[in-house]
Amino acid sequence: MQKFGFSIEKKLGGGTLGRAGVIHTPHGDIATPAFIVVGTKATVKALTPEQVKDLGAQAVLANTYHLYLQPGDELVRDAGGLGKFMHWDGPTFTDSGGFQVFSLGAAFGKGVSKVATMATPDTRSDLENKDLRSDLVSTLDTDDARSEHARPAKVDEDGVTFKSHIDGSSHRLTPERSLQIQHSIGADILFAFDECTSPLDPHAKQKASLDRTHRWAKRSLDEHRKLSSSGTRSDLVQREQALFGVIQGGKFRDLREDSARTIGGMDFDGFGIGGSFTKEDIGTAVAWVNAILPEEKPRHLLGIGEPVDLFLGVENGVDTFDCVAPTRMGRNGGLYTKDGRVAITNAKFVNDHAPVEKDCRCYTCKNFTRAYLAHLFRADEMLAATLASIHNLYFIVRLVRCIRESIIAENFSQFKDGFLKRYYG
RNA sequence: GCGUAGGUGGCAGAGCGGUCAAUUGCUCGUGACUGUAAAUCACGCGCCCUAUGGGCUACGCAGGUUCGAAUCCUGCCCUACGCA
Repeated sequence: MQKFGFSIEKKLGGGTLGRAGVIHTPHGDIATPAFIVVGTKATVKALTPEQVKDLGAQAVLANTYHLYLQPGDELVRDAGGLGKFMHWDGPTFTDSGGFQVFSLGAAFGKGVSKVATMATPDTRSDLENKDLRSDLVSTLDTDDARSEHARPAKVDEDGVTFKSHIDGSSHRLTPERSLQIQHSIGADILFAFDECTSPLDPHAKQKASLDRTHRWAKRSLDEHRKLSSSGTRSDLVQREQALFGVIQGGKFRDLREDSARTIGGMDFDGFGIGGSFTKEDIGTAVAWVNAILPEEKPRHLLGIGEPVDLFLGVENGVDTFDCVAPTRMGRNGGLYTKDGRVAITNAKFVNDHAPVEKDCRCYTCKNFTRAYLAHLFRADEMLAATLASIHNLYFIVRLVRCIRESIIAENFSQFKDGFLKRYYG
């Protein structure tokens, strides 16, 4: 069986960090840059694995926290591992659960996403942002009983104590536990357990969090080695699992570079670049990090995937992406087109009998119209989510594949400029 | 024809003298969504304006009582159910 590896096929050049390559995994190769489809709970929502494969996806990323809570990592292990359990024979990733420390912790109930929009002075949204910021900071700093009651996650040096969002029961996740669970789940590529900070956190707070994430990275790596060499249950679970370390540091250059040096200096098989970003600094933050990370190992940009971000990521040295946007947007009626995203539920599509995109080769566009999709969404039919997810994933997966091809064909810049000009008008 | 219960904004359905341009749900309109607490959430939904305010028209129709009526009274029209 093929072991994990990475080879660079062609560099983008021109002073950039971009490259096209191939990640080798026990379950097949991933031609990079690539968009990894998100299947949090061992399913890409609304799609069968055949549909996922047919739309061109190369790999699926599932989530440690979610599978641990439901149905339980041991059950997945006993089912033969993630791939067999969900009937996906291609490469698989598992995120460590670190993101849930953020989304169920500091960000809980705050409406803070991992990508913050830069506040514009003198607007109402800025006022709201400031309120949000002070609220968030005070919640994080005081740890009073009220906020404790509101938040289902609490971080300490050793790990995180969670309250399950499903039934309220208490659970504990540490770097060791995360790796144990990930080994049970049995994906090809695992991630070290990290803490994703809020984009609104100040430098000092992010620094403290980052230092802890670095200590967690070391512990994740140690546990991974231990589990990989133990040999138990090798009959059930594939053992050539790769572990990616996760870089944090928010929007601060010194922290990002410190993180890249620290994590990059450890013996990981590859790297994940974690949030938080503002919309404006995704490209720069990624460039700071990738300028330092060892070139010969793959880099995954965690949770990022709007079209412009994909171009920025690639030219700054990212090999793989994952993002819930295509599937979540799709389920909510947002469809990608070369002319920008459209809301298919808008009144103007009710009687529009053209496909979502007339030249799109996806299953949805080949067989259905905007009017039909608008109807399915308005009628609350399940097929709406399926057809929209197929189109959006096809669009994004193909976009990244086209970016890859443009690197190889040496026309990346033209492709990028042409695409972005049309997409963002 | 008699009896009973009703007629409220696109629909259903609250309100039963002032705090009602009218609770709520749905529909409808728009927006948000970036390692999925998400098939979720937010906002809007009579008309007009020199809009964190003001004006106009509104609760079947027409009158009336009252400082004030969707809310009370009278007549008319209509609906549902029961009895003829």
